[in-house]
Amino acid sequence: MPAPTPPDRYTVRSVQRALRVLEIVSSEPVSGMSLTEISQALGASKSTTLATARTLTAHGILRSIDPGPRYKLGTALIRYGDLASQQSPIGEVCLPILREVSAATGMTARMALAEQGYPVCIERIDGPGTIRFHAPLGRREPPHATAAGKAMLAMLSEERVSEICRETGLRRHTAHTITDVATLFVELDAVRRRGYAVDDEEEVDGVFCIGAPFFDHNGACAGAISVTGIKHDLPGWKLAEMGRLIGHHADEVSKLLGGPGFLEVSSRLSRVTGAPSGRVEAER
Amino acid sequence: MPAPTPPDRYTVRSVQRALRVLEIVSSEPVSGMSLTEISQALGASKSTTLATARTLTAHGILRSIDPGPRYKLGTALIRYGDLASQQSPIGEVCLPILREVSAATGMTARMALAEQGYPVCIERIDGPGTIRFHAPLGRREPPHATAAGKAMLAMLSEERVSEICRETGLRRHTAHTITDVATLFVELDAVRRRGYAVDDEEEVDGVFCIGAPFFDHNGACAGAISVTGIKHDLPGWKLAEMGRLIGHHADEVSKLLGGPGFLEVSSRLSRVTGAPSGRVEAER
DNA sequence: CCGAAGTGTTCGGTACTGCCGAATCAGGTT
DNA sequence: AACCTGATTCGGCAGTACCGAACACTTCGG
Repeated sequence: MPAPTPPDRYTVRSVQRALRVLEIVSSEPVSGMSLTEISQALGASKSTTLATARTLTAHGILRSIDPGPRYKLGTALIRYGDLASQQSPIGEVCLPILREVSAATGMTARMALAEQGYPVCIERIDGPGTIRFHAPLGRREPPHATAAGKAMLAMLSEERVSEICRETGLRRHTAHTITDVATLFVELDAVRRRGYAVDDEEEVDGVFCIGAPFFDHNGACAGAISVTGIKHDLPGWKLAEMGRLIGHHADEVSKLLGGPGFLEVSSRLSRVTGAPSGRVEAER
Repeated sequence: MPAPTPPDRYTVRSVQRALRVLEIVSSEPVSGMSLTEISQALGASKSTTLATARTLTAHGILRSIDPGPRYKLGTALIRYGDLASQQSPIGEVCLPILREVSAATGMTARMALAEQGYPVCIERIDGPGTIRFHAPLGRREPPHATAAGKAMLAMLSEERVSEICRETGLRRHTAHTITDVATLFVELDAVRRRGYAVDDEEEVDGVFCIGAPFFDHNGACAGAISVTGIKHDLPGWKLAEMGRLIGHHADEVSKLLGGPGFLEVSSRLSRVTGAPSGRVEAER
């Protein structure tokens, strides 16, 4: 009994499989994976897996380490990753500003793009501090539990935010995560008033972020920049002071993209929602 | 008349095609490519190309920008690239050292892995200078025309070097490129004596590099670190002084990898080749 | 020292997938 | 409005890319 409805007409199964292989291999951080391990995780025969792996290897997407070939991610991915961040001219534009932010705050500075409402970090400048946390690039981060995410959500319509909340389910990450829509809306309102968002141990315990959105030439929120640090050794900065700094630099990014500053966007927003906008302009 | 010999039994054609799509899209730096453009470059029908592109897009490898969908590299590639450089723990280990080198010299510091004799840069720390050149990651660079390449070649057997030369054909990049095997061997000998390699406008006009090899726990040359700068505004450094600095830091990398220092390797080499080793130890 | 069990690799045959081409649809331009 | 460019849809055949089973090879354990 052949399936009467092809799963998806516009999809290439072998390519999908290849991409799943990539996913599988990337999940094994350091030691690489053997062919059988991959084929088991993939649920396909070894011969199929071998052909796929060979093809990927020939293009440098994987590399096989003898003996007893173990597969790891190949250097071509590094190249493509590098090219991908260049294809967003935003990344290029942001780097000097991130460097400035990192130098001024001594923290790790990051830039995230808005990808269907989710923040995806595409650039990062580590601070001089010795402590490093795993801040991977290219990962969709939880919108409700990160500074960049909340900065971006605050610029979206109430309906869109609700939609995103339904998708993610407002998953709890730490004791401080906002897991309830009403509270989130209050928080987003505060973000709009202040011009920057704060993540106070809401995604990772002991870690603290401040983020502010930037805007492209259409006036849409294109992403956010943020700084990340260990809460414990947060230096003598005042929160508001640092928030203003990040906001200022986010506006610089907007300007480079030909977009409006936060002030402009926010006054437009508050005119629509009818909220008083006085505080906004006073703050930033 | 179907080809009696299948092109390659152990290869998946649709995956190959997909990877060629990736290659094609990555070649268009900024504006993205339309479906027809891709399908023309690919030499396949639009329907086929569409299915492939859709599959890649669904996994975040490409992203399609409306209107009139134009395809660009997706953020998943950034993630994989990041993971790939972490899967080489060498990259992780090197970063602080690269930072140090960059800070000490004011130039762009880079780290290349040895991939079948070719240098592939996987990490880079830009110097504070304003001038930036395109130093892409993950690309196989010409071994005979770069400092990192020559540093690595100098650690290989004469036969292996000849082999690589045959492969590349010692292509000329600038007026200063070494295009003849005999000259290259003399140069490599000098590299072995000095402990560092110099690329004096041999790959790109006006650009200047110094590189030194590092070694893994098997004592094999695993790669090289190098600094790159504009020849014109090369500061008041003495060449030998900077060479020693790079060499010193390369040795630090070796140590972190559990490998021998340059001195150790080079004395072993010269014992084999019978060349006098006195100079080597005096230099570094 | 020799088996046994685990690898990775090769190869036939066949079901089905993924290819092409032509037709349709959408949007912008003259 | 008619045109044109480009994206999308769909039918149908061909070939390919699956699977399974047999074959090498290494690594243990007895």
